[in-house]
Amino acid sequence: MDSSTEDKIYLAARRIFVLKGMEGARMQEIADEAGMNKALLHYYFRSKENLFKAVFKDIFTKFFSKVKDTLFSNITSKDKLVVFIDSYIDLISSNPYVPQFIINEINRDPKVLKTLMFESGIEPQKILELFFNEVKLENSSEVDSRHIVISLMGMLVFPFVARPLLQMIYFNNDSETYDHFLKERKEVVKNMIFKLIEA
Amino acid sequence: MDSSTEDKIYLAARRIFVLKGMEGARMQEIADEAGMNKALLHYYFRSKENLFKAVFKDIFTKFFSKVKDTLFSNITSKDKLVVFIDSYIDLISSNPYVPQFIINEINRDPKVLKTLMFESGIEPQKILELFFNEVKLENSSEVDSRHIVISLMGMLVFPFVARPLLQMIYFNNDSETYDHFLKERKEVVKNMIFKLIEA
DNA sequence: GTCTATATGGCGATAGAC
DNA sequence: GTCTATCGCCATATAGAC
Repeated sequence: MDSSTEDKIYLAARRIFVLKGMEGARMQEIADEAGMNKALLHYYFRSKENLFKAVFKDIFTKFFSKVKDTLFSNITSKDKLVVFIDSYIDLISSNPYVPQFIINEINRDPKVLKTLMFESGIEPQKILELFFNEVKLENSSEVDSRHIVISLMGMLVFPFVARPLLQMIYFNNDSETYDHFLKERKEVVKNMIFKLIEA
Repeated sequence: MDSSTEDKIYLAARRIFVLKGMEGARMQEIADEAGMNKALLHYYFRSKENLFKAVFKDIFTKFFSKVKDTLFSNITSKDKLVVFIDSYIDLISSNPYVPQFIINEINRDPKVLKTLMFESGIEPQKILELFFNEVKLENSSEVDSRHIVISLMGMLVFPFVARPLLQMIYFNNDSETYDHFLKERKEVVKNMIFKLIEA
């Protein structure tokens, strides 16, 4: 570990904020996680709010740029859908607390969404519109493609955000079985979506 | 308004807790909402934690007993599914912040789930198992019914919890259009689910 | 740059008058 | 039962030594 102090703080903040949110996180906790003194956090980032914004912006960007990469790749729309579902379940699996983190923060302070879209190069609007259009191309059913996109997102995200409840109810709180269930879900969701966009 | 002081406190707490969660809510805020002094909250409920537990337990129960009513009604499994989707979208529409509230709290402190199930008469385990069995009866596809149940829940909940993002991206932040979209979604989700459980 | 010590404010909770 | 005043704690933030 020869990363700079600022990087250490940032990475520690990332872990804690994602787990506990802006309100639940404590500066002392982040300092402990980074292995240094609390005062240094303010030296580098001035305030908790600043530190949080830096983290949120990056995470938000990462989760949308992933879609972007898929959408601009040179494959058929159907393949894009397949790649999207595969890579998104992988992404969420590696960052299981991120979806809930994002959902919480955009509801807690809807302004961050606007500022985020204006201040930075992130354009979730365009990205989701593009995605919407890709789905539309494949959608032979009579259903509005927005309903399909939103259903897909719900199907992807819900098993992660509601994990404590679902794991207890359907899997006797056995974590490994639930992980296995999530892995097999990749194929399941793909099949479901293709069924939905059939004529 | 001739309701008792205790009721006023409870109802105010309900509104504030659902909106801001256990950590985000302030006792002063609840007192203001109830139109009385902060000290009275402690007089009637002793601590913030107690007040919160009372609220959470009721809300959690309400959201599961709704399923229960449907499941024990004397109609076909297919009709139960229809009624479930209809009444659940209605329920969430009238309480749009509740799903996220529940999700947050069971993730923040998974213990509440266990204590809730032991201390009270609530048995989400049995309820969701029953629901699972009903879906199974209708499910002619080769897919594990648990995947269907979880997908259904995701499809129902996601448009509400991700509303700020989706409304901005797909509906130019127009609240009325989004409400209309949610209304038409009732039929859409029903059709989607029946498509998924086809052979 | 990094630490210790401390200032400042807010929140949950209680004491005590009425 | 209901209020005002206040305690005690903890979290963010800063001052200042090194």
